[in-house]
This record gives sequence, C-alpha cells and structure tokens, in this order.
Amino acid sequence: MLRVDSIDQRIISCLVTNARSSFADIGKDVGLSAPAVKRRVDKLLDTGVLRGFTAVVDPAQLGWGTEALVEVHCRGNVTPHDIKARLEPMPEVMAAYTVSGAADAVVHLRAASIHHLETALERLRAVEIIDRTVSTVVLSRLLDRPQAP
Amino acid sequence: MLRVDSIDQRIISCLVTNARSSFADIGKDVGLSAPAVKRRVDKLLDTGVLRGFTAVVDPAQLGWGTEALVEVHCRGNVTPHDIKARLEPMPEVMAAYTVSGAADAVVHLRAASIHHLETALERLRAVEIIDRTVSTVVLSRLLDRPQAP
DNA sequence: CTTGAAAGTTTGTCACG
DNA sequence: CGTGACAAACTTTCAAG
Repeated sequence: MLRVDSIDQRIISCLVTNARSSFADIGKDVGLSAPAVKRRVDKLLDTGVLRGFTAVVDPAQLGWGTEALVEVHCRGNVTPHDIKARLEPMPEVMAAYTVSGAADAVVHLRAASIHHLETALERLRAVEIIDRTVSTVVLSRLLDRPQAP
Repeated sequence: MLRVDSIDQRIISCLVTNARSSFADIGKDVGLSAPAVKRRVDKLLDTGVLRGFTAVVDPAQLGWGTEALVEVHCRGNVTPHDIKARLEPMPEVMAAYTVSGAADAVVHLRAASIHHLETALERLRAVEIIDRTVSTVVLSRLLDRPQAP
C-alpha cells in the first residue's frame, strides 16, 4: 500500500476546496515550495488517491433538478458486474451501489424533470435482469458535501 | 433568469472533465480565445451555475471506504431546516435529502470503517428529533459519475 | 455586449544542488 | 526538498466587430 502523510492530506484538502488554486498557494498553506507540491500532486494522481479535478455545477441551473433514489431488485442471481453493465449506458444514473438488505442495488438517478425521471425509471424497469424497483423521489437537498476531510 | 448557451455548456463540460485545464485549451475546444473563456467562466461562477472546482479523491485510499444510506424517521413535525442543522456538524454525513414516502430524510454516510460507521449511526440516532433509522450498508460502488453532461 | 490581440504579471515545469 | 531559469498561462487593457 502507499503512504499518504499529513502534508498530502492537507494538499488534498486544499485541492478539494479549490481545484484551481496554484501550487504556490497550496505550498504557502502546507509549508512547501511550489515544485514540491506539484511532485506530491503528480504522485497522488499516479497512485490514484487523486482521481482528477472537476467543476461543481448547480444541477438545478442546468435543468437537472429532479433526483431519485431507487432500490433495484433483480430476478435470480446477477453479479454486480452485470448490474453495472446495464446501468452504464444510462446517463441519468449518477451513482449505483450494491447494498445489504433486501435490495440488490440502490441507484441514484438525476433527471431534468419529473417527466424525464419517469421515462428514465421506465427504461430502468425495462432492463431484463431487473425484477422491480422502489423509488424515493428527492424533495430537497439538505446537505451536499464535496467529500470527506 | 440567466442564459447558458451551448458554448457555456461545452466550457462547463471541459471543466467537469478536468477542472485544471487551461483557458487556452478550453478555448481550442470551443473555438474561443483564452480571455473570452475566462470571462465566461467568471460569469458562470458569479451567477452560481458553476459553484467551484474540486478534486476527486478515492475515498477507499484515504481510509473512508465504508458507506451507508440511512432512512431517517423523525418524531413529530420537523422542518427540513431543523434536520439540516442537526446533520451539519457530523463529518460523516456526505449528503442528505428530504424525500417522498414514509421516511423524512435519507442520509448518505461515509466512515473509515464498520466500527466508525456504527458510532456515526449511534450519534445520528442520539439526535433528539430523530425517532428511528433504517440503515442500508453499501457493499460496493458500481458506478460513480462526477455529474450530468 | 462580446470578442481578439498585446501587454505585463503570475504560475507551471524542469534541471541542478 | 529548495532554488533558479525558462516556458506557459493568467489577467488586464484596449480597440474592433
């Protein structure tokens, strides 16, 4: 396994807060020079601890304001890989998890409208391996943290 | 309301893919000069369409590999604002939504271990306004898209 | 109102100690 | 890991469409 020391964690913290901050600025925060910060960031990207950098957009303002959490129950024995393969082509699928309990998976859907959500659910239910779904529509988003400290 | 044209959408798409790409590179993709791209990005940040830029980290490699989706049932009538205020101080709460159906909210928890998850759940259940919780532990993460196109 | 070009400044990046 | 040097990018200003 690889080592991520406290300086790396502080660098990650800086980049999570603002992915476009300069290496020099990060260096000021963590007490390192800009090249040293860059070397660490490059290594974190290489090792996969950092997967990349992304922009945070307001989904509502782009017209993707409707969300749902959907329990998926499959028929027979299906592998997580099967489920993943079926969900991959659907752009409305934001995230999917295999879970404990009765359901085989939980799918996080995001759509442009209730109508769009409905069609996405129909497409989801049309997948052969899926037996039935239990949908929970998100009414409001109370909290949405970028990620852990 | 504000207008986000197709060029803005392509700029956003570029920044979602890589938040650290240069304005010049984005400009090559969308057919604009670097200053023009910067002006648009600044406006998108101002208007709130773009909320900011963040690093995507692999939670497992930082030792936050245990997740759960928790249905929260409250006692009596509580406002979404109340729930939010109680969840805000908990670092394990990644996201929280008010939802349709029997539950008052769904909370996305992330912890360093099953034990950590257990203590986080205990703290969650200790909140006065919360009556009971129904936990679903995430076994594996099938899909995790940064966001919508 | 938005764009592109040019200016000066800042930042990224590499070699070396 | 830090320093210094060079290249690349950012940011402002200004004139044109």
